[in-house]
Amino acid sequence: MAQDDVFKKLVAHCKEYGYVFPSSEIYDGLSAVYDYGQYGVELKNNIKKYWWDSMVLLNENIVGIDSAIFMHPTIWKASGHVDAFNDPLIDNKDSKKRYRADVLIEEHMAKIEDKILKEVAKAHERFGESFDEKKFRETNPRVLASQAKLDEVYSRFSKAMNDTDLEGLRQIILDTEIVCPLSGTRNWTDVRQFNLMFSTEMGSTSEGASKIYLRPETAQGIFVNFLNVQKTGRMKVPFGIAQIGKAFRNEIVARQFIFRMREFEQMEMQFFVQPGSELDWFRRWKETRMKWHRALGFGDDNYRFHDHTKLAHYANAATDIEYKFPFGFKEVEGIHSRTDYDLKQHQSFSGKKMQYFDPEKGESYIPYVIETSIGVDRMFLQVVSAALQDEEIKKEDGTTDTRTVLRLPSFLAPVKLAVMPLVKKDGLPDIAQKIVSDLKFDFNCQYDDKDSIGRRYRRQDAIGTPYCITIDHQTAADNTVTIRYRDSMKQERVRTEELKNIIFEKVSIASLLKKL
RNA sequence: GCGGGAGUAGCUCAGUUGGUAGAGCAUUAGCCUUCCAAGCUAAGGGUCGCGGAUUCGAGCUCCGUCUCCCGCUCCA
Repeated sequence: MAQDDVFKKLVAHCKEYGYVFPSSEIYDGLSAVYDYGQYGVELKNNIKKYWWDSMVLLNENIVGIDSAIFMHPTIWKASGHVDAFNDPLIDNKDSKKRYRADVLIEEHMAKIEDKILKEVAKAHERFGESFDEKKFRETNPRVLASQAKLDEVYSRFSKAMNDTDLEGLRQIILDTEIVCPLSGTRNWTDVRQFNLMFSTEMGSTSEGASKIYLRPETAQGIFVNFLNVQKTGRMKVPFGIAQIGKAFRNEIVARQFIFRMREFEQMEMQFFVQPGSELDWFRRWKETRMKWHRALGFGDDNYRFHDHTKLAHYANAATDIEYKFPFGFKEVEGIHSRTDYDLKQHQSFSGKKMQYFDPEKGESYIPYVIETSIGVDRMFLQVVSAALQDEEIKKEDGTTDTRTVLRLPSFLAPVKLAVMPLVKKDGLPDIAQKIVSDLKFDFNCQYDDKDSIGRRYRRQDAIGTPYCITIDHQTAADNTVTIRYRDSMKQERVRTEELKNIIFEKVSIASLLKKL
C-alpha cells in the first residue's frame, strides 16, 4: 500500500472507531483542531500515565507540577517568544516564496553597508598610509550618497518595526527595489503579521484589560516555579520538574492530522544540573528517553536520533527522537541542553535571583537545564500508526482474510478486556454479566453478546482490546472461561476466580516500567 | 497564505445528456446458535459541505465560501 493510503486509512480508522474526531465537525470543522473520542481519551490518558510514572515515580529527584496556562505577559518577553513569534512575513507572487520582511530589509541594508566598505577599502589601498577614513567618508560623494540612503532606510525601518507598521515595511521594500532572490521580481504581497501566540484579554475591558497570551510551550511554567519547587521540595541539584499540559500555537500551516495542531499537549521535564555537567546529563537523558520509546516494543529500528547541527540561540546541544511515520521519519520528542538561558532571562526580567546554593560546592550558581519535551498528540499518532495493522489470515478452507488489528501494548489499550457469552442463551449472558460486574472496578471492561463470536472478536481487534473472555457451556459446569489473545488469536482456559490476577499481571504499568 | 486534488448515509462508493437519492457494509430490534467478519426478517438514518445564480426543475451547470488531503516554511 502506498504511504498516503496507509496514512488515510489510519485517519479513517481513528474516526470510525472513536479515537479522534475533527473538532466541531457538525459545523464543518475547525482547521487543525481535533477532539479525542471515547477510546482516544483512554489511550491518551494511558500514554500520559506511562510518561508521568516513568518520570515522577521512578526518579526520586523528579517532581511534577501543573502550572496555569495564563501567565504574566513579561514571561514571554523574557523567554523570547514575543519577538521570535512575531515575524512580519511577505510573499513573492512569482516565486511563491515567503520571506521575513524584516530580514529582507536587513539584508538589503547589509548590502549597502558592504558597498560603502568596499569603497573605503579601495580608497585605502590607493592612498596608503596617509588615508584618513573619517574624512573620506565625509567627503566622497558615492559614500555620502550610500550612507544617506542607508540612514534613511534604517530610520524608516526601525520606526516601522517599533510601530509594527506593516504597510511601512512593505513601502520600504518597494522603495528600495528589493527583488526576490529566486524570481528576481518585485511582485510582492502585503506584509502580514503572523503572531504565533494566541492572545486574549484579562480583566474587564472598561477598566483597562491587559493582553495575555495562551502559553506556546509549557516549559516556562516550570522555569518560573523553579525557586518555589526547589525550596519547598528541598530539592538538590541535580533535580527535575515534570509537567503535562496544553500549549497553543497559531501555526501558519498546521497539517498532517494530529501531528501539528494549533492546540496541543506537551509532556515536558526540565532537569536542573551543575554548570559544566550539562553535556553529560544531555547524553544520559538521550539514552533514557530512547529507551522509554523502545520499551513499547514497536521495533527499535523505527526510532532514530536526529542531532541538530544548527542550534537555537539558547542551546549548546540538541537532538530529536524521530519515529518512522507512514509519511517518513518525524520528530516525536526533543531533547535540548538549554544552558542557563531561561533562568538567567527570568532573573534579569523579574529581578529575582534564580540561583541555587550548592552545599557540596559551597557556592551559588544558576543551574543549567536539560529539557526533554514530547508532544502527547504526536506520541498518540506514533503509537496508533505503529499499532494499526492489516493482517492476512489463512482460513481453514484455504482462502485468505484480512484482519484489522490495533496491536497496542496492553497497558495503553483503552479497553482491557471484553467479556462475551458464546451464545445468548442457557444462562451464559448472566454469567458474563456477573464477571463484568466483578472486574469493572479494576479494568475497563466491555460486555458484548451481539452477532457471532468471530465478529465480536474482530470488533475488539479493531479497537485494540488485548483480551477477550468467552463464556461457554463448560463455564457453567466447571467455572472456567477462555482468554483469547488479540495478537496470537490463541485461547487459553483459566479458572474464573483467577481472572482478575491474570489480567492484572498483564495490563499493569509495572511490567512496562520495569523495562526502563 | 499560494498552487494542485477532493467533499453524496457511520464507512466505501454509485448516481447516465439537469426531472426531486441508491447499493454493500455498519447501526437498532427480533429470529437462529455456530470459537474467529459477511444466516434470516424488519426498522432507523441523507435539506447530496454551506450560500447564491441560471432554470418550470440543480447531487449534476456557473460564482462565492468553508473544510479536508498533497507540495512550499517552522516546530512538540
